[in-house]
Amino acid sequence: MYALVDCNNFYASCERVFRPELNGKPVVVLSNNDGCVIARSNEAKEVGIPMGAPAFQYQKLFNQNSVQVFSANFTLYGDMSRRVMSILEYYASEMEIYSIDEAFLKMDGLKSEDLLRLGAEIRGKVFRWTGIPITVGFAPTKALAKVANRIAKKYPEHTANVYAMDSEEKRIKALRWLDIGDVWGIGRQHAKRLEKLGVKTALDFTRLKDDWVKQHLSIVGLRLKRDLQGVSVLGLESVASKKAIAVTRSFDANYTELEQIRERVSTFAFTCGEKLRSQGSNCSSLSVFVYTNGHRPDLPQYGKKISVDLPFPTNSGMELSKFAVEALKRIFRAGYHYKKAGVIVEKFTSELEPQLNLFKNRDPRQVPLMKTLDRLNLLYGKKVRLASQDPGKVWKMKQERLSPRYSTNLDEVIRIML
DNA sequence: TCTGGGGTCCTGTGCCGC
DNA sequence: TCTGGCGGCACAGGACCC
Repeated sequence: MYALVDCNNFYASCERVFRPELNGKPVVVLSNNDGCVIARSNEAKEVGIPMGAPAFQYQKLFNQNSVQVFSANFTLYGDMSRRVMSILEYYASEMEIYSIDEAFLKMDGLKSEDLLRLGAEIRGKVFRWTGIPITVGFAPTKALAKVANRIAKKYPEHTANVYAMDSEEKRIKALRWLDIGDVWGIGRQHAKRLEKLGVKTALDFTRLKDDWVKQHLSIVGLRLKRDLQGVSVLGLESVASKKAIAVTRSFDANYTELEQIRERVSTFAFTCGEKLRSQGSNCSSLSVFVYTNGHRPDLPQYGKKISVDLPFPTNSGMELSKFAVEALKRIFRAGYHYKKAGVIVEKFTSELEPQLNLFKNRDPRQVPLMKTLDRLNLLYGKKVRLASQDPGKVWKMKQERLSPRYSTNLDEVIRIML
């Protein structure tokens, strides 16, 4: 039996833990750059704010309904997530942290009648210890646990946010109830195609022929079908180390000059280096991409990604920056309005592994240099940068309504007046 | 004017060598 | 010697997730 535990409206709930006066009021959290809505309290959903709503288009609705708006505070959410997960760990023989607000728990040897009691106990403990409300769905497979969780969340008055799909009858009933577009793993494109063929519900999907599913939705779709039929094929994923690290951003304006983008890309590569060093890896492949603004059909569109194999594994920000800028120059085309760029590093090896390339070694002085730089930046806050990062320019993310880092920064810890 | 970021996995395509 | 077929590989792109 699997349980899917999911935090309700996670980012909005995190903000509320430290601002209890906001309980019962509409709260939204915005993406980086205060761009669009990425989390909503139930009250915010009720007044008609959709997921992904661009903030500037919904300003009026925010004002009319006194919606509390927050900039994303990922430091806070990450810390709250760790607290929730450490409680869940206690209840499972195995656990997969699926995302910042979700975990699959493997639970064996439990009787049907114990599930609801256990779910309520987990829910109670997480809420008492962290202030975060959660929903628990039990089912024989991961895909079905997703469905069970959805039912628990949709009908809280009947389920008290805990639901167990513990019979074939319940499975059929649930899949008949679930729209095809709401199935985990079926996105917008696949839903559209399936609906055209008369596949309206998850149950319809499980009755398609294997061959057809494999051909049109690949092996991924076929595995999903099995899992929904109650045959567990999606096991818990081990905590595999990352396969890629990406630093990508939209720009504050449309950039047309190579020089402007070069500065950004250099900074992204430098940040990739920091992330690599913090996990003790080198990378031996690097990609750079640029895109124009897809929301401006009136402007000519262009987008390109390029991958390069590095002559030696490295995690030096200086070296990565140099390679990234070289790659950028190969894909940059004049005459376009660029809106977004990113750097992705892949093919990791451990820092401790010796180099095998006899001819093209990195400059050995890079290692102590980067160590020193990391120490300085840790002590004095990101002050040391490359010359190519243009020290004159202070590029700042728009974060107009950022909450304090209540739980991770001593200066911002919550004050209690007695 | 202002529309996120960071991941994973799979497939189609073109090239190479057998 | 030429050609077709095929597997393996790298790469770009596209789908999905939260």
